[in-house]
Order: sequence, then C-alpha cells, then structure tokens
Amino acid sequence: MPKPSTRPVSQHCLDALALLGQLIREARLANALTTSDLAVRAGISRSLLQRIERGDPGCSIGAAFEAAVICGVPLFELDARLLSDRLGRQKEKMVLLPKSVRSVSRKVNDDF
Amino acid sequence: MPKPSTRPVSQHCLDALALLGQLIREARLANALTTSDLAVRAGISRSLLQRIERGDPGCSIGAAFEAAVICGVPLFELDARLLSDRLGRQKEKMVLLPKSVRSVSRKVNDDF
DNA sequence: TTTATATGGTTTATTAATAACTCAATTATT
DNA sequence: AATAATTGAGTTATTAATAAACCATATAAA
Repeated sequence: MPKPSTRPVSQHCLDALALLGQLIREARLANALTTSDLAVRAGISRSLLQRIERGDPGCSIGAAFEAAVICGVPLFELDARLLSDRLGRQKEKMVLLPKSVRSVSRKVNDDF
Repeated sequence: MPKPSTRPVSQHCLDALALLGQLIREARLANALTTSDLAVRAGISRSLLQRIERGDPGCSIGAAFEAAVICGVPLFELDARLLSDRLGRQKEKMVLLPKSVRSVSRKVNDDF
C-alpha cells in the first residue's frame, strides 16, 4: 500500500487542476464518451481518468494532457494547428535569453 | 533502476508539454531564479524541475503546475484572480450536463 | 418501475516517479 | 583568462503512481 502523497500544493494550483478536470469531464460528456471509452483512447486506466477529472495533483501530466487533447480541451488556449508554430517562435525567444542566472548579491565586501 | 515508461503519448500532447516547459523556463529566467531556487520554492527537487522544463510526460501534474504558478506562467490563460470565479461558473455548467452517458447502439435486434 | 450500464470508491501487486547525490560542461562575472 | 556558479545528465534507493480487480450506488433508457 503506497503512502498517500505528502507534497504541499498551493490552493491556486489545486484550483487550476480542478478546472482542468472539470473541462475534461465536460468535454467527455459533450462527446458522449464513457470514462472507459476515453480511458482506452488515452491509453490509461479508468481509475486514473477518474483521478484526473477529480483534479488529483499526483497524476502524470502526460496522462492528463493526453485525455484533454483527445476530447478536445484546448491546452493554453491553443489548438493543434497553432501549437507547433508557437513552439517554434518560443524557441527563437529563448535564444535571446540568458542561459543561466546568478544571484545579484554574490559577495559582500565586509573587510573594512 | 526503474524501467523507462512505455506509455504512448501523442505528438500534440508532447508539443503542449514542451511548450509548458519552455514557458516555465523563460519565466524562471525572467524572474532571475536558478533551477535550485525555483525547485525549493515549488517544494520539488532540482532534477524534477529539469524534467518539467524538458517537457517530460512522466512528471506529476501537481509539481509542474506548482512550478508554473510560482514563476507566473498563466494556466489556461487565466491569472489567479479569475481562476476561482471560473471554477464556480464551470460547476454551474456541469449541473446542467448529464451525469453519465450511454452507448448509442446498445442492443442489436438480430433474432429474425 | 425495471433493467442494463456508468460511475465512484475501494484494495493490492506492479511499475515508475522522485529525491539526493555526483561529476562534467557551460556560463556569467571579475 | 581565471574563477565561481549554474546547468545537464546520469545513478540508485525510496516512495508513490498506476493498472486491474471488485462492489455498491447512481443513472439513463425501455
């Protein structure tokens, strides 16, 4: 028996997870899919899909996103057509950013 | 040594995961946070944060969302202020939906 | 109302994620 | 160019997620 997860999660994060779960459930019903149907299509178990719809933070993000994608829940308000384009533009932006950061105050001069 | 995950994940899903990871990384750098900094604030290990930024589908959704929230990546294009409101409205919508669905063709009459 | 199906909530064995560490390579600053 | 810090990637022990049962309840259709 696995111990229940003890990782602290902020309320805002729990809210976002709950919303995603509800959106998936709503989209599933709108497409007239049973939990079993969607689980099979997503390649996951029905019990895992139930936890995803409940907004369980312990689910793998791959499973949750797959379920969302299959029943048409837009991730980041982007549809499939725009996603790859945005990925490319994002990469270009990243090139302009520093590869790493340093602490602003790194050595205090206190020999006086 | 745990076997590598074998769950199939669609390309669209992988793209969405990669985008989220890049957005988190960009936001982290914009806030001048090291991977260690953000990991500590999110209550996760640095190695897990690295996987999240890489878009690994096996990460827990709670860990990924927490990291995103902390460095200000908007989930579902919603900020914290609007999220709880939308959660409420979503619940109201759900009440109007059927609680379960049935297969359309459920019994074929083939005794003739 | 009856019947068949979907769902919610358990349990347990198996599988994979996670934390903590190490080390090499990059990167930013002086 | 030298130095110090960040990052990337790999390893292993521990912990938790997942799949697959099961059953009770709720739900939709006849």
